[in-house]
Amino acid sequence: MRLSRYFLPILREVPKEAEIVSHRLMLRAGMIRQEAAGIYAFLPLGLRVLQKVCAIVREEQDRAGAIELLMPTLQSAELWRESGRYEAYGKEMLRIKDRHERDMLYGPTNEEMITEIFRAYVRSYKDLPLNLYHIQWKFRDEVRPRFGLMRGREFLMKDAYSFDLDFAGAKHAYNRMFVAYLRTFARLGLRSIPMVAESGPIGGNLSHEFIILAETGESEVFCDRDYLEFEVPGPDVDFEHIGRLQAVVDKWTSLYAATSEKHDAAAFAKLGPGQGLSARGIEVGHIFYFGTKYSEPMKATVTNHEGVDQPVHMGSYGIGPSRLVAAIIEASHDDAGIKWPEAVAPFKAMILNLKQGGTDTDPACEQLYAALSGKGVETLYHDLDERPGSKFATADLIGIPWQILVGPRSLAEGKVEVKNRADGQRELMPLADAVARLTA
RNA sequence: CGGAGUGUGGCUCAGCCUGGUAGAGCACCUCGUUCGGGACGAGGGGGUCGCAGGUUCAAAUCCUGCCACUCCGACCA
Repeated sequence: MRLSRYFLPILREVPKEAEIVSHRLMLRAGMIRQEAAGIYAFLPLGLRVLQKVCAIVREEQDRAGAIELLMPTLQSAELWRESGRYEAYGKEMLRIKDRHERDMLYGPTNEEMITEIFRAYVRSYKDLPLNLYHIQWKFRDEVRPRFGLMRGREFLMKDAYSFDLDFAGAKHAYNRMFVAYLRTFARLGLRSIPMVAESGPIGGNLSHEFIILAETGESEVFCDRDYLEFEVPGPDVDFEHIGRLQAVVDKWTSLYAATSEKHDAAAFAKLGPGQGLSARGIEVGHIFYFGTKYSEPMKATVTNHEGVDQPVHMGSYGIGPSRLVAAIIEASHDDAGIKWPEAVAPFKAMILNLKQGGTDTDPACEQLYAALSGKGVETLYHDLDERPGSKFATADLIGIPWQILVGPRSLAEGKVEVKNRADGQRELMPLADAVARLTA
């Protein structure tokens, strides 16, 4: 992509409404635009990152055996009356009337709807286990939205729902998602720690929050320091093997880890000197087992081995991709701007033409751009007529992992400078080597 | 929902107390000189001062109401 033809509204000055670093950087980097309190438009650069996050979430859901579908954002109030949550959910739920005065709502979550879909088609225990998920916009009318995407009212959520015949099956379904979440966050460049959690209005009694540690995190968390060293399961993990999967979960739940709501100061103190880690965290995922809380009132049953109908055991599993975009920035930035992990970077490389209009730099940049694009490297070519300093500032701000500096000085020796945004390493090399480096 | 604030060109803000020709920096447009860490000169465009009433000869400024947004607290992917 040529910057001259892209839509990237960089802000040099910090918008006054932005309080936390991820919000500031996203506004400055032209990733998002606030349209109302807690409601944001994703601009092209922001959308690219969001889509990369979603792609990874999707891959890991699929790997763990979940199946994607897509449910609507608007729902009928009738469904929610069946579960009893239409009254129970409170003002956080945005209620709407259509032209026929029918009660509708903008979905804050989808337990009712997925249960309705399930019960419409599934009759037999032989169709289990089943895990269905979608990635869809949610609306929760927060009393006080803040921190940009971190606590918006409208947000993107991956929500998965598992259906099993009994608790044992549901526990395995829970473990699948547990491990999928560990892998998902690791691939996003984040170290997540599962913590015992309250299950809140979703209901249920087995629940973990996945927390990433960040200085600007909104909640206080406590855990054993050893969690920082735990090994995340590789891509070859066998999601079908009940015992091995349980072993992974057992290990990842063996040490102390709790948010402030569930914190046990006495147990934490027993960890020993230097072992307890007290920090701030961001909740990026939340998983629940809630049994028959919805299947019973909504009559989502299957026929079991004995020919008897019984309500299915369910769980739900949420990840907020839009919040993750902010969380990744919180975890990875410096004074100059964002430092994207390669897995979610909006572009992999950025070419900086240090002398726009130069008889040597222009052709060299074009050559690089063509070579990289031809090999499928997502490349942003800064071809605007700006001072080098301004281009450096932009490149650092938007955090593209690899910067290729093409200037007359080094080009005289047939070289360009390749700079890594994450560690600041720079290296002079011939053009061909730069292309090779980025396609390796 | 309680408390505290803010609304003036695209952005950051001054002007308001003490009413009297709407300002600055950045950004934008034109021309020129520049080009290895946010350039310089010259010229230029752009704002019914959040909205609606009121007071006044005269309102960005004073008064009333409303709206939007932000921050602190109670709640949350």
